[in-house]
Amino acid sequence: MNIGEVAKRSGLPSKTIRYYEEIGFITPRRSENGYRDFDEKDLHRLAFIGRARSLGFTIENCRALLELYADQSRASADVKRVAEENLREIDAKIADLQAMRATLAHLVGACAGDSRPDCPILEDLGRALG
Amino acid sequence: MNIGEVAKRSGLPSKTIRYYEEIGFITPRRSENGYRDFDEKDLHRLAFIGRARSLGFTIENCRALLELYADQSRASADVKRVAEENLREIDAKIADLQAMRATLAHLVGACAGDSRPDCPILEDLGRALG
DNA sequence: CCTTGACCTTCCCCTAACTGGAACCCTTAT
DNA sequence: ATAAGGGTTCCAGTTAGGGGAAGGTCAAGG
Repeated sequence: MNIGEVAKRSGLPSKTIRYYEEIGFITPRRSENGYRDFDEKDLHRLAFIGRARSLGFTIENCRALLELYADQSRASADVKRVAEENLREIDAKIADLQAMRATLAHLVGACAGDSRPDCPILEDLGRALG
Repeated sequence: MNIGEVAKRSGLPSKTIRYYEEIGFITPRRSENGYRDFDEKDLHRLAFIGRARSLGFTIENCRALLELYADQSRASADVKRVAEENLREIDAKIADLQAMRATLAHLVGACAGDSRPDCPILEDLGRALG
């Protein structure tokens, strides 16, 4: 399989697939002409990574998850630990964003948004010094 | 004022202040000895930027907001537009994270987290190929 | 006078996870 | 012969700074 087909089937851009090879996630064979020649296992691995990335796992998380995936004698607790850590980080990001959102929404709501210069948003920013 | 004091009073790391000078947000005078010599206006500007950054505005947003701040004849609508755009982006990020969170929390909840290898999380990732 | 420690300076590399683009090769069809 | 549409490598850029080296400056203490 050439990279284009793998891209199509995995949903990952070719660029990303090359990058994943560079960082050691896959090691596709090469054809005579130098083209990468992927097999179904490569494709499967890439899809796994793509799915994990879409759930917020970092590249290093993915590396750990792939290892656990390959290890038939893994403990599900090890997988769960990685996932729970990711969950905590996602929650932290959501909390940060929601705090931002609340303040910002408040300011936006207070701004007339007309042609006059008076603006509670700028006033807030300008009053930033404790 | 030396950079250390500005850092303390603005709450921004010295590194960040130097970076903000580099990208043109401030242009502090220099003392005889080559040290940056900040005045109250610099400090105020830095605090403004710090506050804006903490509300999720990008560096380029900050640049625009500073310009509007300085423009006595601005329309508050222009400020509001920038803020609303930022709000939309924050909302989009929150939505993305919440979708991730929902799926991930579901998987985490389904995983026994014990010493056995069976794991719904890995099963999900392994079934990623559409 | 010398040293010590806390400042300050510039400079360059590093981060995450790719993305874009240039320059070039391979294959197939017209 | 050439044009389109693959593929290849390599280099640079993205965000918003952070880390750390090598070195200049300043005030206090011995």
